[in-house]
Amino acid sequence: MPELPEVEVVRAGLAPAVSGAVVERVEVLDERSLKRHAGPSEDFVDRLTGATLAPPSRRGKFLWVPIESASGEASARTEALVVHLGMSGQVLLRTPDAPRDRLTRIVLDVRHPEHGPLRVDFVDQRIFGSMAVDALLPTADVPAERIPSQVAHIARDPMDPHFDDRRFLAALARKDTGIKRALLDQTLVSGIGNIYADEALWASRIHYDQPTRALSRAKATTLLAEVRLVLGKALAEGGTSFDAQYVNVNGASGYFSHSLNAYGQAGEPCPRCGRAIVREQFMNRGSHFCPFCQRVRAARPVRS
DNA sequence: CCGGACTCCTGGTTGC
DNA sequence: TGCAACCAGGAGTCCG
Repeated sequence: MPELPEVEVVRAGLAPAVSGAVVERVEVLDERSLKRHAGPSEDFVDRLTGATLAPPSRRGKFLWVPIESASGEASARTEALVVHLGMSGQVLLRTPDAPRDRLTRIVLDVRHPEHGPLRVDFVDQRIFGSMAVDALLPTADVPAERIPSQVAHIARDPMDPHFDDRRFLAALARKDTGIKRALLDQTLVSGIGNIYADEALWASRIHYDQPTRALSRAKATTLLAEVRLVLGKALAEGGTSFDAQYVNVNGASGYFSHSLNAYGQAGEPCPRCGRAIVREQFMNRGSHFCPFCQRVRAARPVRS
């Protein structure tokens, strides 16, 4: 499942190809992939056709490409093409005549001043992902920074230079919930999905359902550091793709599922203690953990 | 504020 | 071999 590292790999791969490119043609093959677009598909096509694309940005798992409208309002980057990969989305760069993947939902024909014509294919098996054209609005905390309106409620991610550790730790301490639920809450901290949540918790020796109330400041700090390590490592290796759903912008598969310690390792020995990793159903998904290294600690009594 | 249930969705896998 | 049931889960919504 694409999480922050995979989305960042897509952003970085897309950047040189689309920055400065002009959208010549847009084809929507499946309107369900526009579920986050406010208007009809004609509106999506109209807003993109003729537009010039600017360097892409990302927050958490959301990716967007600011657009300069064809009508030439100088510096009018008031809208962006927003991309969310969902469970199985891919953005593939292709030559104009390359065969289409069967699951292609949206095609952009673009022309780059240096690289020439190029095709940007949005491929998505499960259609949990989407594309949309959305308004760019200023962020509350960083001057001159703009973000799509539909991403405004998403918290900064731990790799964001403006991520505020102290603020995050304070917000976490105010939560009354389980730690994995908090890690997956994109309004608290973004970019973390099921895989890296399990990995960071394993590295921190914390049980997924550990109450945040029972998590010391020191332990929470360790967890945040492990989240960064896990994400950074995945980033360095080019993203995880054990199920081959995720493919980077050039079509080459991501990999390095071999370096996962807990996720998908049910029955395998814990790399730390050798006991079998367990998979449990939690929040409608699998949670993988070592029952010895990661044990639930009782919540601090609220009062009596 | 919190959590659970539900929705979107389809290809690959499993089970009979 | 064939087909149906099951499984994967990010994010949003609704309800108690």
